[in-house]
Amino acid sequence: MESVDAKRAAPPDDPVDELSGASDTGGKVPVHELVYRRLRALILFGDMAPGQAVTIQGLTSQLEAGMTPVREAIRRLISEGGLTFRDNRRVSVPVLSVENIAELKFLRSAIEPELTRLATPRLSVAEIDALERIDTEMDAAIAGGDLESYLKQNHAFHTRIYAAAEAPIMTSTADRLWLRFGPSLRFVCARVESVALPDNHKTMIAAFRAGDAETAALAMRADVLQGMVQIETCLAEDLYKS
Amino acid sequence: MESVDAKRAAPPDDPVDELSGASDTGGKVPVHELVYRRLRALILFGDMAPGQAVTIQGLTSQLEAGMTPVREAIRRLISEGGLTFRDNRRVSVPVLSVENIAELKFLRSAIEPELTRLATPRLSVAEIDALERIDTEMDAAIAGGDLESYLKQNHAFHTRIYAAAEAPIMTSTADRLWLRFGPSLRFVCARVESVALPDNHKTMIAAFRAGDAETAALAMRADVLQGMVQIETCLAEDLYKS
DNA sequence: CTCGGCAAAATTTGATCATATTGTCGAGAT
DNA sequence: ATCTCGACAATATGATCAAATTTTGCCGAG
Repeated sequence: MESVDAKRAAPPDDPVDELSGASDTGGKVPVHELVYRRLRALILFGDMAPGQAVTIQGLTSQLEAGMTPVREAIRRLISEGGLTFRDNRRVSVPVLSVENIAELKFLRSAIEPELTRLATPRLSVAEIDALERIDTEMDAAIAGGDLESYLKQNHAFHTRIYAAAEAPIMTSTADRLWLRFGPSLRFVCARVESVALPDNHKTMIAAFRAGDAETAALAMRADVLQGMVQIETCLAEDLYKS
Repeated sequence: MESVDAKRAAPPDDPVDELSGASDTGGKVPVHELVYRRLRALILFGDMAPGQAVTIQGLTSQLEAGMTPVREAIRRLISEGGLTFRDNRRVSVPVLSVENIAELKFLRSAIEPELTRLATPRLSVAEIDALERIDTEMDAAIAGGDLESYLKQNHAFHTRIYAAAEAPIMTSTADRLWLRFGPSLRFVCARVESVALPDNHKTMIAAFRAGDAETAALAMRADVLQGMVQIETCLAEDLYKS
């Protein structure tokens, strides 16, 4: 089966699986948690465009949930930077500015390599194999032009590494940052045809196998910077155009 | 309108929202925002002990607010790490572990010096004067044994620097980290008589005046590490005791 | 007769919804 | 261009239901 992740019962974040699965799950998880995960995935994988308005009532009908759970999920996402609470008391998907990207670049290149460094000695062989499978699927998605799959596999690749680091505060901090540039990713990748990314992933996997934390961390740093620069140039072009 | 403050007739003790809502106390702020600020201050300044249970209905009566606003505020604080959502669906103030402190040390010493570096060229003379006044009041609070005031002045000192950096993502990230060790601070300071000397603060102020971003950043890094080490040793003693 | 444990009632707490109230945006008239 | 009115969206309350914890009461063993 592809659900290689059998250990984790219900830690705070496992949005990908919950999204693909039906809206109905076991009775133990509260609705506001499910709404949160689904909405989070919607933002993270570019299903909502930057600047798009988000209304409570729209989500209650779209996700078929009550008003209170939707409200709580929205507050949570706002607090994580995935949504913006404007002065009108209305909510929308935030738009990245150039200054924001500079901040994200600094924070991500500080945190994510460190998470990779911590993860290296903790990654089991099975986990590394799983990472390699994810990377392979990612290549297939790129070759096939399946943007949705590409984004999700890329996210899964990073997320699983960070989960292995066993550093909850740093991981949740990194997750928050991903939420910020998520909405722009689809947008960016739509116009950048040649994605030259996977080299870093392959380097990482080899370094994991060799137990070389430093090389893995450097590759992660390169991967992060590569992605952010790509968003940066795309956004600069857009500013120039308009 | 007049219906807004109908509930807050004469609560004798309410210093919290006065502090956080220094400039904006207009009628435009929603209740869930006010509840959030007050609850946040309660956590940040050690009014709630680590491990203490937090109930929705308790807060509705204590803060005299409805159920929905309290609920939203709690979700927000959970998402920021200031509260923990347990498997029982109950909420409590989290307890710091040694591993958590290591993470906080890494993150804070990466982010807060950078914020200081960014802030240095943006700090006006008036702002620096305000910082010096805060530092003076902090000294007075230490001398007078006023722990509450000390914690708030120290927080204000850092917060005002970070606000000047004009880096919203990094600032909100740093704020999140403060929420994590806030509950432990009062606890720590209660037993450590000799509080970390504000040498670093004085160094920072001088560096701000000289426009020396690098020195200011280094002093901030020293200040951060000093604080975290203090919490660390205190927590280690507690582990040893039990 | 007392002590300890087990189980059922009672209480507390959380989750969700339906609804009333309030505020905001926009169309059309002055 | 400004003002008023109506539709729409968010805020906030209280009620209701469900889950979990605590209390209570019972029974048997020592």
